[in-house]
Amino acid sequence: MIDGPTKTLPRLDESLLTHMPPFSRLSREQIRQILDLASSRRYPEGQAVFEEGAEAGRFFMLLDGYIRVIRITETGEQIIALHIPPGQLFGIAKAIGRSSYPATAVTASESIVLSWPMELWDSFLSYDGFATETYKTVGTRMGEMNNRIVEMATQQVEQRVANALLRLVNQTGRKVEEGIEVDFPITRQDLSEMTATTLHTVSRLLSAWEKAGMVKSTRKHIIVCDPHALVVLSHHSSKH
Amino acid sequence: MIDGPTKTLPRLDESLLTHMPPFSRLSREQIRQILDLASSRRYPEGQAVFEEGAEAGRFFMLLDGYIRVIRITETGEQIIALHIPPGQLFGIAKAIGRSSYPATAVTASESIVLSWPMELWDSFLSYDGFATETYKTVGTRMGEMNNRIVEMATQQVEQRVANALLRLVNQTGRKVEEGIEVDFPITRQDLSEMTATTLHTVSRLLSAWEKAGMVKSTRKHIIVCDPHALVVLSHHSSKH
DNA sequence: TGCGAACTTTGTTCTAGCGCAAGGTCCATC
DNA sequence: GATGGACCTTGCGCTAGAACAAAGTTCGCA
Repeated sequence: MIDGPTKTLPRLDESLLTHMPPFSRLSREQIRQILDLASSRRYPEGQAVFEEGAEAGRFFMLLDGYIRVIRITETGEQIIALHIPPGQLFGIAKAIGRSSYPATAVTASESIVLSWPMELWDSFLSYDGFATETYKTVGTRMGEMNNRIVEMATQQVEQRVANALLRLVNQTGRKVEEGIEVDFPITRQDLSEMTATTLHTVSRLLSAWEKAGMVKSTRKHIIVCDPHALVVLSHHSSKH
Repeated sequence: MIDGPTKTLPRLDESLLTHMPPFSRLSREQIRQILDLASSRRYPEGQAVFEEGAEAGRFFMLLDGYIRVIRITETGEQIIALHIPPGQLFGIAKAIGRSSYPATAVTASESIVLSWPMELWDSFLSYDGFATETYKTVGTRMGEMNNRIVEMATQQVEQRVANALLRLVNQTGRKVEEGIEVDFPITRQDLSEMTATTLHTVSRLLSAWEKAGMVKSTRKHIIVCDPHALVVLSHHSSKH
């Protein structure tokens, strides 16, 4: 094996973690300890970090890049549950009393990931602020899922896609000349898997929005030029 | 105020809690302590226990009855997120790092509820097994929400309603002569709010299933006679 | 025992958006 | 610099299921 699954890169600097919420209250020494236990690894775009149902042997922190959390049905359909931005823990099955991963994690762009053996989880819980921040993350994700359910139950496709896009630029947007760009490659198909529709419908919507000057898109890149217009759209009557 | 919100009934017996998972590893004395701090209250059917967004002042355990967790959109549509069976904690905002309730809890049938001030939450966490069981509950609910998203994204209305009904009888079913009955009053409207459809469509489906001998239903009561047939239906090709 | 509210059924119409089809464009690789 | 694969666009017809409409049923309560 040329490039093992948990190859440790040399010299992880403490500053990597000092500003990450779960670790922000720890001393330099504590962070040093934690880093010494960590494996770090770079994943190219589109790689699975772990698979749904697999035994949850490690837990992870995303240092750089984006993680896409997906689920696949028996019939092979994919649905995108969540995108995780840098600085967040993921694969924390233990935090919700599970011994296997509840979904698959794939890199949405090239990513750098730290990981630790799950056996260390309980010891991490005793670090000041770690548990609190972790459960806050869990709560936030639960809230997002909840909102998504409400959206899917009450909104039209156009509103859902608008909302999904707004959420993407809010959470992962990067400011560019013409507006705010989604910070990782994203296809029409991806957007459709986030909103329970087809890539065709997403394509039509983006075309229409582009004509209206609200967005600008090229292959795998989407820039939102007029977020406010999208917000208006997304609030535009749930079901007529 | 004749009947305060947290009236303490006399003589709560320890046996009430000894078999509830979050407390099952505790001694009789510990349970006695916990009960002495609890308020107990009976709610008639259809009463709100707490409202979405309200400050999370207390946390709850359902002793008897059923709780329906609902969310309401700006446009007034209701969607039912979850049903909680007896023996479970609910309103545990603190467990997911929140200071307000993320949804409204309403009794689906007459219910008996214990509650404690949220200030006691941290002290409860130190009871053996309490944290573990709590986070298992959180994990289970997250899993359910996740499945629901996948379902809504990939399945037809008929499959979704079949699944919802199966889940109800699995989780809350009561054996009766003709099959298994949902253990609390439930209307077509309720089922439609669980499956993101209309009461009309649910009514048509139930009528069809009744003709096929798979269910039997009267006003506010549904009996599943042939669960297996429903399972078959629910797996019947996601999207043609 | 009669009224009204809550719940249910069933028919008909209408449309959002999916399925299908075909062609266009961009990009990596040899 | 050409070939193939991945991604995107657009048109058209069709259907699942929502919306609308109207009546029937059950039940609590005065």
